[in-house]
Amino acid sequence: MQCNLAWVRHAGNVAWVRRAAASSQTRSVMSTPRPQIPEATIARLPSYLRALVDLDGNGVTTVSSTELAEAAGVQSALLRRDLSHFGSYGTRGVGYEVPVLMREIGEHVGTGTVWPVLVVGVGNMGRALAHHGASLDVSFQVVAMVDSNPAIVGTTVAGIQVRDQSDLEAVVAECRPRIAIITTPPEAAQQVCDRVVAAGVSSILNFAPVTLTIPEGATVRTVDLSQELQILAFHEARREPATDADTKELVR
Amino acid sequence: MQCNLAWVRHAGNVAWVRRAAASSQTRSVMSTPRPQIPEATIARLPSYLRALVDLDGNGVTTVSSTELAEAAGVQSALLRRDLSHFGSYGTRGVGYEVPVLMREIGEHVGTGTVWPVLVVGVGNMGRALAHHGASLDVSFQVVAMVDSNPAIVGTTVAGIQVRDQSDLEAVVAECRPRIAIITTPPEAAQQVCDRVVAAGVSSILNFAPVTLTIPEGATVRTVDLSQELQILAFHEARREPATDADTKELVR
DNA sequence: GCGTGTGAAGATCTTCACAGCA
DNA sequence: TGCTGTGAAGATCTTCACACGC
Repeated sequence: MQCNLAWVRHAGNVAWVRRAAASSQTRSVMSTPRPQIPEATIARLPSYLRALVDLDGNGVTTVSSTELAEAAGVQSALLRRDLSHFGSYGTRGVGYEVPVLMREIGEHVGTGTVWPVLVVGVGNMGRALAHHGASLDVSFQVVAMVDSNPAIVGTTVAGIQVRDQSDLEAVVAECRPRIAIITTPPEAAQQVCDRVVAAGVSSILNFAPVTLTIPEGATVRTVDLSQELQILAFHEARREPATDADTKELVR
Repeated sequence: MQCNLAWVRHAGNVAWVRRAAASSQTRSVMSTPRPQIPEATIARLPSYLRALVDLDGNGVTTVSSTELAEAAGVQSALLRRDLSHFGSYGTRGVGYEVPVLMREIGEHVGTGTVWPVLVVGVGNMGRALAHHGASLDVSFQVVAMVDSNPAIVGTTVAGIQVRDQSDLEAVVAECRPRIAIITTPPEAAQQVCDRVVAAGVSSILNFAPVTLTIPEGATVRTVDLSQELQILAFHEARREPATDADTKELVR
């Protein structure tokens, strides 16, 4: 019942810059005609925002594309191209006003909104994420947690009482999370994902080591420790392949 | 001193398929002339491997590109293109032999090797990763952990005694990790990264919310919860922007 | 002058479609 | 016949380089 969030209506003003963008969409279900932002650009916005927040915290009020790009670890031309998708926020010969750009990007990635988040699966990772989410970022608030283990259901983690996974639909209906984080074992992940999406959550952050299938219209991002390590190992093996072809055995 | 790994030399045989691949490398420091594998392909290998392991576990011995691609969530043509970078492992008219392909990809991403991993920063996330790494994946073994907090140094996490961060270089020299996972607060991450790289670790998995700068030749991959959530929020806001322009206030 | 915003070129990545082989 | 492996085409993403406007 208690979902840790009260809603206070505000005068929200997201200014969408219209722009020509026709993409070869096969299926057109009459969606809102907004500027088509490249996925690659979207993925970099958080880095830009972070760099801007840092600059702002240091009292910097103006920044050039070169400086900001360096802070975000990209080329300046790429930064300018990315920003251009949203409109013109810079001044030629000068640069960007930090607070202006910060607010602009912030609106796009949801700063100024507190996004209610559901955590499914309260293992080590789920717990860590709950604490992390509860402390570090004001834009995202864990409002509910569920687990299938009776020993965990009912306990309080990061100030939230863990509910039973069989009540998943009820919890979603009550707390109306916009984002779900899945940290279940891999076997359960797809089923949980299906249920969560069916219940109306269309954004999923998946920490389970499986490839999730979702219906058209929903978004999944998967973060997979093993896969990240394997990608690093691939590069590492190419740097020093000889020693790595060895096999090592554990002591304990 | 004790680093939880003993080394047993084996007859390692990584079969590198030579292939013509000239890329516009500006700097050529006489590196080994190996086939240039696209980064996008590398990032998908772990998914393919996982799907293959699943199939193998289910007793499946042969798989077509269509089936394997579906399991990995990609188009079949893309899978075939990806695999073609490493050579021909399929049989026309039949498909791929699961064990053969599994072993092949496995060798590239380091299966068959136990990669020693160092964890820097033993907070909630570091602990969760240590347990995760210690349990789920046999290819990666946390061999050492360090932290700067005196209250944490000396404690045992996932069977490993946490060492002092000031001994970082000594720990690296003793345990020779090939990969370092950074889970420090953001302020400390860059400095830790520099020290770890200077000590000879060239692969970094960064969980700290900062853009790390590393020297040429090293690899960093950053996993950032807040950024992932912001990317989801971006998409979510475009699905239902009206309600999201509101601001919510926390109850507790 | 200086730095943004952007056409045009280039690089990379994905898909198409089919030749080639079991 | 059926499925792989791959040229060629297409889509997407990045960089170049410079016109434009403060």
